Amino acid sequence: MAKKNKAAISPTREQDYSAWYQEVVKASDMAENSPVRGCMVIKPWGYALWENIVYNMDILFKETGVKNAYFPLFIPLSYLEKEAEHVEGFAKECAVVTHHRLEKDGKGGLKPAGKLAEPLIVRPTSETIIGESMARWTSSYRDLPLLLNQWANVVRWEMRTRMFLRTSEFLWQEGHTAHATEAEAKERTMLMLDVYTKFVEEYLAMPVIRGRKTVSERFPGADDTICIEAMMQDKRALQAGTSHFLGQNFARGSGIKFQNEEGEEAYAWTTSWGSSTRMIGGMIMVHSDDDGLVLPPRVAPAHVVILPIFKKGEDRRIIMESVQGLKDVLEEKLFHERKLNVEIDDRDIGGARGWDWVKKGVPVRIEIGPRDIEKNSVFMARRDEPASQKQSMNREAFIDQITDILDNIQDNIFNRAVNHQKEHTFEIDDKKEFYKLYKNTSGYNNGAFVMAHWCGSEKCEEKIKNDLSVTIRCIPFDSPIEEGKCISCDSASSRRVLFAKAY
RNA sequence: CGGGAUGUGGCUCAGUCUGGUAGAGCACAGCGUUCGGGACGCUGGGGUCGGAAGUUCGAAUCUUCUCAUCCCGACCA
Repeated sequence: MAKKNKAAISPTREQDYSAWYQEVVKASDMAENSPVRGCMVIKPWGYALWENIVYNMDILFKETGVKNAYFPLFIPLSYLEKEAEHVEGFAKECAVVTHHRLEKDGKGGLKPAGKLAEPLIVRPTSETIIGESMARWTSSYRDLPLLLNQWANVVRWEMRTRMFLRTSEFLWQEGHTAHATEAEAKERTMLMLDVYTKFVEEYLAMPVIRGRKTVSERFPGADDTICIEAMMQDKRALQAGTSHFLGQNFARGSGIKFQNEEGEEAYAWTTSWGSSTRMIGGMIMVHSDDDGLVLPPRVAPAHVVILPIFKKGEDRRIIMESVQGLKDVLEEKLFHERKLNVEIDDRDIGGARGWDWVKKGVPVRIEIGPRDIEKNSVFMARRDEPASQKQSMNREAFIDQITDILDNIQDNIFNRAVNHQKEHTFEIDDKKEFYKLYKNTSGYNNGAFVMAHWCGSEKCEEKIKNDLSVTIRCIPFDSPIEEGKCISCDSASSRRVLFAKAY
């Protein structure tokens, strides 16, 4: 029978954070592990969420003049060699295609045949192959800027994987732009970070810290990498998007040249920027609770689920008509320019039905039974509140207020995340205190965000990383210039940087 | 690539030490009673025990080899 106060997800966050995470993914029916090492199957509920992310982000990109295109999955091995640091950064995680045919091996199996003259790699990112096209498309300053984006899958052969957070194959978008001037390219780098910030905060309801990566954390081959970092509930940091100013490094490697207004030949200035299905992992870890997934309404695959309640001897038809009627009315309403999506679940599986939708994270659950039909009411529960807190509402009032309720949920989970981040962000000036905070922290309370002074040397950065597995997530744009001493070596420092354990 | 562990219905696992021909819970299907905080009863379907070879009258169980996965390192946006 009913087990009161039992969490729907086991273990809870405090008991075992990473097992809780895997369980939320499974219980929400978003994704599952596949037989292929390190790869996952994204199920309809998870993919619908991704489609909403793609749809909304794509609009924001296009508003800045970016156009979509598509480039090959395979990249000739020699292309990767065009930018020295780039090779260094990605060589170790590339899947390589060496053959193009299978033959019978005589033992009932198949063996590769038809060796390729030049091996192909499966793209880990596409700077080099897109650079090749850009080089051919650019001959005059009038051809610039080139503002391209592609939605694609990439492969990075990671040693250890976790669903959504790090998988060997993942879905993402990668933007690539080429400009005539350095200033314009830098401006674009920042503009795209603004887009990411807007999307992640307003749609995924995840507050982020914006800043610049240190040299050692930079994208391989970039002159500058800027990023947004979010705090998960276990206090670790997750990068939710990055934007790179590539200088002329890739332009030189790929030969992206043009004649400027003075008639001189010049190399273009390029940028690239990306965000992936990893954002979904972040979204899960920021909002979900011990009852499962909590979806931000603005990207939820369904906004409302209606559960008809049947009583013995009652006419099911009357209830189903009422339920269908409510769905029809709701689906005519717009929530941020998107029609409301309403599910009806009339499965005959008892109370487990309601919990299914709690675990799937649907923002609003509605129960309609004989009593509601009599009273012209609905029984409403919000996913951002405890599962027990249901309230009766007048049916018309509910229809009237639903979009406000959804906005309210969106704001509520965002504010909750803002507060969580504030509560676990500290300024620390004492080395002992810094080490004490990070030493022996794990699981649900895995450190904190610490704003501390750093002298700028890679040595200090490296030492802290080795001692504590803590890295400089970024040098926040808004960290003020102030006198201080490096948390590691005591040398003079002019500003604080953001330290955290990272995913 | 080093260290450790595990492979038994869809899932989680028992059975392995001490060989005797396959089990449980959950899930699934049918029927009935149910349904506003996680339902119950009855019936039923589904496994050549990761693979190969060996020992034996007989192998999930013992031996050897092999494959795969997971964990800890190393690595890593």
